[in-house]
Amino acid sequence: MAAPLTLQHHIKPPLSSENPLLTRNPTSASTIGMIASSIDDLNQPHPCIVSIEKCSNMSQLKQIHAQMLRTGLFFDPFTASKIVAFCSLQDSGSLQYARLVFSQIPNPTSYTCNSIIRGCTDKNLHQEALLFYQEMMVQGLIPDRYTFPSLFKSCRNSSEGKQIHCHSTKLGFASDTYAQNTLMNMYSNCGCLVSARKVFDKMEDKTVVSWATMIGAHAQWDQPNEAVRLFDRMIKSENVNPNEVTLVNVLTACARARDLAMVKRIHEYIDEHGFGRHVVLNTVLMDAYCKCGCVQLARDLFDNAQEKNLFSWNIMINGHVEDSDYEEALLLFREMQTKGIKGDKVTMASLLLACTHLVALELGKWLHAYIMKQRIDVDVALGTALVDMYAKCGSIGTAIQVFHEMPEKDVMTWTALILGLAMCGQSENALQYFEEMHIRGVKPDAITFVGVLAACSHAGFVDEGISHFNSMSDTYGIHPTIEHYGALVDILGRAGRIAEAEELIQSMPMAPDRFVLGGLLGACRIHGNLEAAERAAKQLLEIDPYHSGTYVLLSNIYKSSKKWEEAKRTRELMAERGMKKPPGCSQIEVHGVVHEFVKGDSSHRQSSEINEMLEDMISKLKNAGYVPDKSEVLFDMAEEEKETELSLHSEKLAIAFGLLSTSVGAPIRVVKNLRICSDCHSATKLISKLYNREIIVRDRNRFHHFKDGTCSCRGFW
DNA sequence: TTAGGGTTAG
Repeated sequence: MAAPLTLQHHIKPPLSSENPLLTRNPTSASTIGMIASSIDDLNQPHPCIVSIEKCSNMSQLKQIHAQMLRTGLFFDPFTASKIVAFCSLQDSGSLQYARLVFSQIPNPTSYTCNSIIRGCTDKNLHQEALLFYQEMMVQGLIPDRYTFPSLFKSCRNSSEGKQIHCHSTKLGFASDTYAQNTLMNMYSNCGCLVSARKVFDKMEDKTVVSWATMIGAHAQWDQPNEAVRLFDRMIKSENVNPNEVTLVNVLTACARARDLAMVKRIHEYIDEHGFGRHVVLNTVLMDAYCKCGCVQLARDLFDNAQEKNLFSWNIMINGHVEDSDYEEALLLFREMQTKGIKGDKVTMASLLLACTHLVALELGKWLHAYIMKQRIDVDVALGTALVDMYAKCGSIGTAIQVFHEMPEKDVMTWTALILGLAMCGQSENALQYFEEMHIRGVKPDAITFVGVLAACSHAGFVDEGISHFNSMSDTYGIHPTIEHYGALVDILGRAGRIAEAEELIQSMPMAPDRFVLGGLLGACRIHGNLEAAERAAKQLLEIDPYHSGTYVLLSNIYKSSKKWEEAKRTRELMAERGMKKPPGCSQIEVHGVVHEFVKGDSSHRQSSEINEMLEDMISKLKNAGYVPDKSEVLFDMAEEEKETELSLHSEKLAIAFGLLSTSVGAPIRVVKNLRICSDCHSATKLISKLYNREIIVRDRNRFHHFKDGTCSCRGFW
């Protein structure tokens, strides 16, 4: 057996020069004779070729290569090409070795070149694939129709793509079906849907792959209806039978168009034509049902599926999260765990989103630990989900820490942090990160500005708010949406510039919604502007006569202005229309269990202890000079009754429970479904000081971080 | 005096 190849055999010859192996070891007549006789005699693949096909690693291949060099068989282009093909295309191969061997082949064929190009493409070495093609051209090697599919796959932009497209046309290979299929795909991936469609329309021999590719391209570029039209044309006019990929692509289009009827039609087709066991198809069908809002239909498919993989679990978990059924999503993950199936970064991102919505910080922390323990790859999306979860669960310090640990951040990561900081009352910090984002060259989007404007609103930064709002369209070309207008109305209104806020609403390019007008009404309450309040409320009641918040707010405004009759009438109108103020409800998570309290709740099994703590709280508060703020209590109550009513608010019950069931010094975290009332707000400030506890209350709008007698909201909420 | 290699999907 010959020794393995040494380095001197690997010296790459200069381009277009004579092959050094050939000049140093001219092929002898006897070697040629031996090759000829071996092929003629056996009339079957040479043993060396058979051996190459059986190779399982590079060490074995190198031995065969050496043998071939000794016998001279290497100088037969066909046999040598097999060595290159193995090194280029097999997982255990080596592209580098393939390139070295290639440089020593006296007369490489297009087959050999194609193997190397495909090897580069398969390994995502796209630039190398194109450079190798260039090298081929320089050396005068002629491509063939097999060359272009891999080359088109390696084109990363339309400029490269057009050049290769031109080449293929000049060389006469652009009409090959395989080349055209990859060409369409290339144009679509480079964002040139029109070019892709031109190729498709001109194709003479459209195969099922051509149709699938074009349908997929329309689905990808948000033309789902065209994708579905093409599918119908394919089966009805052209009599082409779809395969699994066609069905996957058309389902993707249906899901994007939220076309439930079409999804059901495809589902029937799948069942009728026996595609039902195809795993990819089933997962896409589940996804399509979820996107059309039929989570139960997806779940039926999931539960009855004979084969499930991680995609199936992820789609179903995400489906439940999108359906706001967070508990069911978490239950599915538990089921995964009992079955010993590990989640991946996609599973984790969905579950973290569920935690964010549930404000379940403890569970979120557990998932973070799970991600670290299982060494799950934290990519930008998962990192952003972690930042978002920590920020929206009130753990802004950890959110900042995770943010800084992320090696790569995108606009969504920055936005999650800015929104989180704004929610937590760290407005200056939020605006600093926005500045930093600009310095780093990350372009903000519409959602980033929701965070920026929220930060300005919560801190009372009026001029900055107006300036940022104007910069949206002036500097970034982003058209403000109703959400941005709402934020600016809020900023102006809180600053007492009610007339300007009203003018802004008048000048908006869209009709105001209940959030915009609600913001105005809230501002009117703060500044006691009764006239503007009545105008806003009138409009609000026209838009949404069944929103109880409007009546409550208006009635409170009347009360503050001592207009008792009007206040009473507003409440009566609310009752006449069959509406009640939704009950306030507060949650607190202690040792992984969520405890829920409504106003005056005595259903908790530790109710008597909670009441004792509540009495202790109230007496300590009174000793410290606390006077209950009765402005937001029903007006037809006796004064003592009002005090009792206030002391039984759900957030006070939850705080009392938190004080007695968590260890000394531990922060208390409460989530409330409504806006925190002004009495609870001032009481909690004092409680944080009297009991030396950080208390974090997340209400409907934002976080209130109470510490040492103050709140992070600084009165803006 | 040829052979063999290339396309679409969650």
